[in-house]
Amino acid sequence: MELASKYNPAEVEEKWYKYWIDNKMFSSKPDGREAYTVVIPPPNVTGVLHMGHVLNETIQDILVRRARIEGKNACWVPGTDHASIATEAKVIKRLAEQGIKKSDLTRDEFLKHAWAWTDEHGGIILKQLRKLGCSCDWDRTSFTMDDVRSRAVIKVFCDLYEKGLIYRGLRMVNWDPERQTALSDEEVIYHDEHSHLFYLRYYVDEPAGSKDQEEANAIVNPTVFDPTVKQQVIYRDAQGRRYTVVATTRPETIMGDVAVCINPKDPKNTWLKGKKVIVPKVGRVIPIIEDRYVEIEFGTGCLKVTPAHDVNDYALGQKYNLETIDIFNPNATISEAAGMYVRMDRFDCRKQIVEDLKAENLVEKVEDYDNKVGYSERTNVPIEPRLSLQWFIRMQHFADIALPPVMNDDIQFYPTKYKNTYRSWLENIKDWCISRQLWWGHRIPAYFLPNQEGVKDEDKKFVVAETAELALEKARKIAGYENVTADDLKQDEGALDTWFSSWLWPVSLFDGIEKPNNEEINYYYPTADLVTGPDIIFFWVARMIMAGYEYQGKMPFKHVYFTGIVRDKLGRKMSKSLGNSPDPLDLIERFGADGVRMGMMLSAPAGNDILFDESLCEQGRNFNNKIWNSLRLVKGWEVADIAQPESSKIAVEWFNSKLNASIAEVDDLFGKYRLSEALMAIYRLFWDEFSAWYLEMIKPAYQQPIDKQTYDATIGFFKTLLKLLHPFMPFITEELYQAIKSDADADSIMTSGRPVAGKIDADLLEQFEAQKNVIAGVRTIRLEKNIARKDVLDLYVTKGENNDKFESIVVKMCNVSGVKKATSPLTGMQSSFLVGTTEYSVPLMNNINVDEEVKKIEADIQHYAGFLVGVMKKLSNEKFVANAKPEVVELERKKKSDAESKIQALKEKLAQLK
RNA sequence: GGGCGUUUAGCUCAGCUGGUUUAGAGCAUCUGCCUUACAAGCAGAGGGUCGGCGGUUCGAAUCCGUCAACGCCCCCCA
Repeated sequence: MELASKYNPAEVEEKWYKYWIDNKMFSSKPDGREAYTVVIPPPNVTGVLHMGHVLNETIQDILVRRARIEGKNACWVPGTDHASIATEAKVIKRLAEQGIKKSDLTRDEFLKHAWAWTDEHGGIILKQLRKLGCSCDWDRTSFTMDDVRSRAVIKVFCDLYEKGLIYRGLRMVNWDPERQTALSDEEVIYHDEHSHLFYLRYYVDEPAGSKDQEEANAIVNPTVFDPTVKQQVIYRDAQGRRYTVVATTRPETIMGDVAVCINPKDPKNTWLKGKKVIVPKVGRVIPIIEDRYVEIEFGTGCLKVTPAHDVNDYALGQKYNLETIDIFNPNATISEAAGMYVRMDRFDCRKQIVEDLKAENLVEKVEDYDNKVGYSERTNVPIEPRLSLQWFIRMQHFADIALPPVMNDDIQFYPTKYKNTYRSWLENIKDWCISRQLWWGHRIPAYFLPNQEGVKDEDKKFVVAETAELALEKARKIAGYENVTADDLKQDEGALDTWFSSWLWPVSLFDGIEKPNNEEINYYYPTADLVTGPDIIFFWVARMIMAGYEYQGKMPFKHVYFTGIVRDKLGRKMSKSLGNSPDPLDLIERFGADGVRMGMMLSAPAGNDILFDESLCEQGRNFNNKIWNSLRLVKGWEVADIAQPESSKIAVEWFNSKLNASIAEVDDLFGKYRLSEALMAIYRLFWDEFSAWYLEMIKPAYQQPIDKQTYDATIGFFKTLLKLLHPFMPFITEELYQAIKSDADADSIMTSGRPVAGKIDADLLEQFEAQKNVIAGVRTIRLEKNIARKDVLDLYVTKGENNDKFESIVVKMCNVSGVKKATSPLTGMQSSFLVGTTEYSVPLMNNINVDEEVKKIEADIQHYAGFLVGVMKKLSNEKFVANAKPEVVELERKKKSDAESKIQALKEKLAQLK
């Protein structure tokens, strides 16, 4: 059998993926076996594969394949998310390129375009997952907006409405002026921003030259504005008019000012109590109100109150019954209500208004100021707090059912630190704004009754029902509406937040909402593991737990594995604009899917950011090549009916133990979700123990056959190694498994059974490690003395005891004539080394450099002497001897005697050399 | 402003219910090898005193305190 010396992944990967698909090896149906379920975090339907996906999906595939190989009924359900706002934005962009505006289209027309886009680009990412080797049950591919998922969403909306957990209300929400929709709190990202604090002059509404009592004890007419002054401060202009100063970051909102608020305990501003002031430029006369909310120390202690455009101001407005003047249009240009600057963009307006106020001498001062500004997660546009009529979910109920299972570890988080994050969010839960002013998504199933002209929007009557027909039935039961027709009912224009469908995912994928207790939901739910990023712990993880308990009464998953964020090797987030994100498909082409998977996993501890470097994929590729060549070696042997050499017998015995120990270790690591450590353990096992040690030990001499016993054992080991590795590297392991499997084995490695740890002979393993050092010692001498490998050396035990069991192996591995016990001191030149307390010596023909030898031995003596000092310090400490555990003291005594005998041996050697 | 996490060889990390021969791994580095599976390789070697300081203890990378740097998450100071 002629095999190339380099492994070629491309054809192998295509071949076996096709084989798996053709044989339906990823598909799952409920049966008598234990179910192992994973639902994919659905990527955006129009997204393409990036490194974050590679990390995520590789981890899932590893877990799924491991479960499958051990005989569980593994079911990994793939699917995509309609990603309401993101997809709508993409569709709008494409329409714009064609010269079409969204506003020119009807809802239905727009949705046609959106579906066309979805059909065109949808599912590309799922195709790419196949390249990665993902073993999803593709027949189950779902979409958050397909029929089953859509009906589930609507049903849940109606259900929660009936339960009183969904309400409609006028609230201050986060408004995205770009997309012109409300967002949830979670969709707002705060950025530090260098901006300015503008100190604006608000004149007191009083006759010019007024002079009041309070001026007696005040600083009057300060020339320099100084917020650190603690006394009462009264400002006067050249004409003697009094004014106060208000600090704001948003001067463009002054048209919406309806009051100025001071803290009643602020000594600086007591004189303002009960007065009215004039909004600069606008000229509106507004009251001074008092509330302890205002920070005395901030700015001048005067806060302008704009209830329509700030959450806190809104609260003040409610409390003091102030008017609300909305000066913005939905796209954040200035509205008619402002009375000036109409239709100007909010930021242009800010500049302009500052100019204009300066011209009127109404700007006292401009300070640099760093503050946080909320941006829309999707459109990256500054959010505008906006008073708006939206749909909300009462979240306290859900927080109450979702917090305990995580805190008491019914649901386990890896790493556990995210329990804190989870708890603090749930303990400070706020209602969830679920309505969006978008078309791409699930339309809100609320139907407004006719003839409500003149009724305030928030008071309009509606019915909530799963279909228009049911809505009509409901409407007709309302007094006065007995005769309404379907056409009379107007469905709410809004759509639901994408996450309102994703939170049902683990349930809706098995149709558990529409058909509770169906066979599938009962079998596959709860799912086993959820693999996702910590950035969506609130968006998704927490809410799935809520929905899971609400609709199934059970957790949606037992374990949550939080991955890190994939960064480049400099620690920067991967992004398109930085151009530091490699194309996964390109990597797969160059290193093979197995190589990329390994590269990704080599540094992917749960919860820590991972610094990705292409060289890791190279390491993965190299490992593939190593495995490949190991097979080349083994397959190249001719098997003959000859006796098993002693060295092979011991090698088999040893590797068997080693393998079992590794299996146990890997099992343990998987149990802790420490996947990269598990992979590293297997990597070392294969490369160092199996290839470098075991195969070298059993390797027959050139062109000699191998005995059957050893060969069979080796093939057995090989299979076990491949099975251990299969979850990480599915393709190459299948390829090689197919090359060595026997008729009795399973058709595919995928179902070949997970290796189970057998007996581990710890003594044997330990003894062998010592022998490795003996072999390394001889090899070092060869290297240092420049002795060719084919020259046979003599090896003597010159002090202490050697374990003769391994002699045949030592002979083979470092080409010595034997391991002989020296009966009398060796004469002539020799080089020695210590393994434990045993001294080995190799007589040398050539002259050796005595000075060098002496130096080396002296350095060794120094090392052991230093060590001995440390040990002696402990042993001579009475408190140590008295307090430490006896076995610890005993150990120190052993260290002492060992060190002493080593030093003794070295000294003798030194004397001999001299 | 609050909370959480990290800080161990050049790099990425493990070790942290305190004591197992003066700290381990992979990669990288250095030295020698084209040895008939693999130069995408083989053999060997060097390299940290565990962020700083203080404490508890017979004994600390491992526990406590404190400082520093970095990172993340929440916050209504305009």
